[in-house]
Amino acid sequence: MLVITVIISDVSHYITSCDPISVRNVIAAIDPSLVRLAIAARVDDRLVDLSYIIDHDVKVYIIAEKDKESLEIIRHSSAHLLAHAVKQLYPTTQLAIGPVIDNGFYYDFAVKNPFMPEDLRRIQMRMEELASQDILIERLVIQRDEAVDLFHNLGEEYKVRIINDISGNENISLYRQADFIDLCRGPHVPTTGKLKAFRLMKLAGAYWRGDSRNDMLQRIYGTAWIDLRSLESYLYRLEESEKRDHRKVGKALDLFHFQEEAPGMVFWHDHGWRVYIEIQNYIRHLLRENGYQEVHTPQIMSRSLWERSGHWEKFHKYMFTTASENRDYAVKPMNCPCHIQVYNQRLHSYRELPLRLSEFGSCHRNEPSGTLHGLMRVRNFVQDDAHIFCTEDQIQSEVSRFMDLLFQIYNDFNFNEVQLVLSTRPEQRVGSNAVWDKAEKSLELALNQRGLPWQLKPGEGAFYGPKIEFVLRDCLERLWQCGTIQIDFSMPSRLDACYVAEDGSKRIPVMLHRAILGSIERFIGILIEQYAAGLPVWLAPVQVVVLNITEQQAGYAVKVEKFLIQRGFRAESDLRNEKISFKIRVHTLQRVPYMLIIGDREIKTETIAIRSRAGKDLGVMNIQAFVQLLQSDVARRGRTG
RNA sequence: GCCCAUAUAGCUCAGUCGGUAGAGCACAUCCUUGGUAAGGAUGAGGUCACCAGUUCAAAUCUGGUUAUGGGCUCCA
Repeated sequence: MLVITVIISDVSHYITSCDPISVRNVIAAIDPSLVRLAIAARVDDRLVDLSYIIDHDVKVYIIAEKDKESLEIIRHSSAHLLAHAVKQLYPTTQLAIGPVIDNGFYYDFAVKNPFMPEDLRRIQMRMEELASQDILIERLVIQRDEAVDLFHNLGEEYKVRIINDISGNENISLYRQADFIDLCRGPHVPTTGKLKAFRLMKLAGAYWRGDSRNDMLQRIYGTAWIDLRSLESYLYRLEESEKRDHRKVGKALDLFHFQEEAPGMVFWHDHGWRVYIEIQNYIRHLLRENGYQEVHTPQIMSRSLWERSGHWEKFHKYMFTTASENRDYAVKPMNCPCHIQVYNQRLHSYRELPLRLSEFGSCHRNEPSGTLHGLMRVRNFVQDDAHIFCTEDQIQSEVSRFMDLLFQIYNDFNFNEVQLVLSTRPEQRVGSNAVWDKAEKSLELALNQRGLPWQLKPGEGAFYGPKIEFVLRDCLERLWQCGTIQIDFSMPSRLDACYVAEDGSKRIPVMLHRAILGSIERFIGILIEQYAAGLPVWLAPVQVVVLNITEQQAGYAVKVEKFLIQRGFRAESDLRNEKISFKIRVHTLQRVPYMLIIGDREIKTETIAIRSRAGKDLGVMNIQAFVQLLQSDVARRGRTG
């Protein structure tokens, strides 16, 4: 006699059965009308299909459509439905893989003729047809050799390769819906009718197993949801985030542009450059306060230096080069070799360490054309870059100091969610194990001192040393790796950096590469999207615009504008012969934080009327009071509350 | 770099079957002096990304190049 505890929506039911019994029948025994709401079940911490046969006493959690776990199953089944439709429409297609991803799924196909956008519409329609047929989805378990034969006979060579890669001798599970069979661990929805809200989104090329040496497959991305409402709201969210795309905003707010003659390199316009300068100066002052020396080094250096540093061998494909008087040069892709040149200009005592050199150096990397993406991935960028020369014993305290500064800065930008990742020694590396032990330990201690959770990525460190990466989460839940601190055991010795130790011996310093914002270009891109173009007052390209109602007030408006500029604010006036509502609209769309409206009333009382870009009337005040308001905004930076 | 798509006025976009281009906004001039998200009139503005080819004729069809977009790979 089996005793089964069935949990449906947190309510327990008890079922007994003499024989093994399927999950579906267990539910039917409680209430037959519940069967059609069920998607799958969890038995012994394993997700299973409704057809799963229970043969011992267990607790069964039923997963209904409304449960969180159902979404992943629906997406996975949608991927199968996609493959089913593709096989029907294009029978010679070979299937590769079709996993679930954030918000949806994809499936990779090997096809002779790549899919066209019209194909996507056909496939979507066929999927809808197959869904409406409410086809039963069955799980089959067969032996490994049988499975290999089956897929071989079906011409599915990628599936054969996948089976051969599944370790162990376990049997192989397959799923069948009508004439379509796919290799899959499952579980799946019981019938295709459960798939009610999916949309094919885009086509892409993708390499088999993600390796660029392998075949290029055709990938179809789709999104799938529990119901049409969730699908619609997802599509709406996508539209909304497209609106804050920094490339669109950059054009609309006249911040920067790109053009064909300089791919991946930014032309900053006045308003964009104001933001850039503001951020740079903010960082510059903080670095100085924190014991960094700012330097500035050449843009171009002889190839021989890059050969000595090791960059030439590893990265010359991605370096811009030039020549003069029979010498080859390279445009710098990073600042560190230059900083070692500055360091090496004299002999250093251990007493001077740690020595911190910072630079807003313009770096060029000839990134592959396909990787360029607005401000987010460029060929010419400036980092808030610095290198710390120190002893091994100083690593931990330097990393801690760095993190203090980093969190202060992130908070000023209102990025309060930061993920920390420690990447440790890769297989190919320089330096002794003892040195790596010590370095990794220092980073770990510094992380633990913070008391924040962090993630370990073994083997992901650079060849020259371990590193910590700081990943920001923006308001659209996207992750951006910005900050980093990397320990380098290699370059100081390659480029002959040394210091005199307490005992008079010459030693090689450790170098820490570190950045907090990363590329300033990219960081501005992130900020634009985070704030949906409405940058906080301290960063806004125009903080205040003064608007006159009629030309009678033009003189007073200009006086107010000048007054604000003299006090260091970015103010403009708009004296155009337009109605006040027109000007308000224009500057609201330009996301100017404050609009000062000047009419005869204001002149008479020597005040200004203030409206925010959010459309709020902030009332009438005198200009000194407004200056105080601005000052407190600027001082608060991005911090809220 | 690889796969697919796209490229028309400063911007956003129409342009059917191949017959040398259109709208809205922006811009200029004039009228209007209006109190919190678009007042009106007139005007100027384009070698249809670039280079070839097919054709009596190409924005439109074909090939190539470049850039951009979505992915993949990469990211010192």
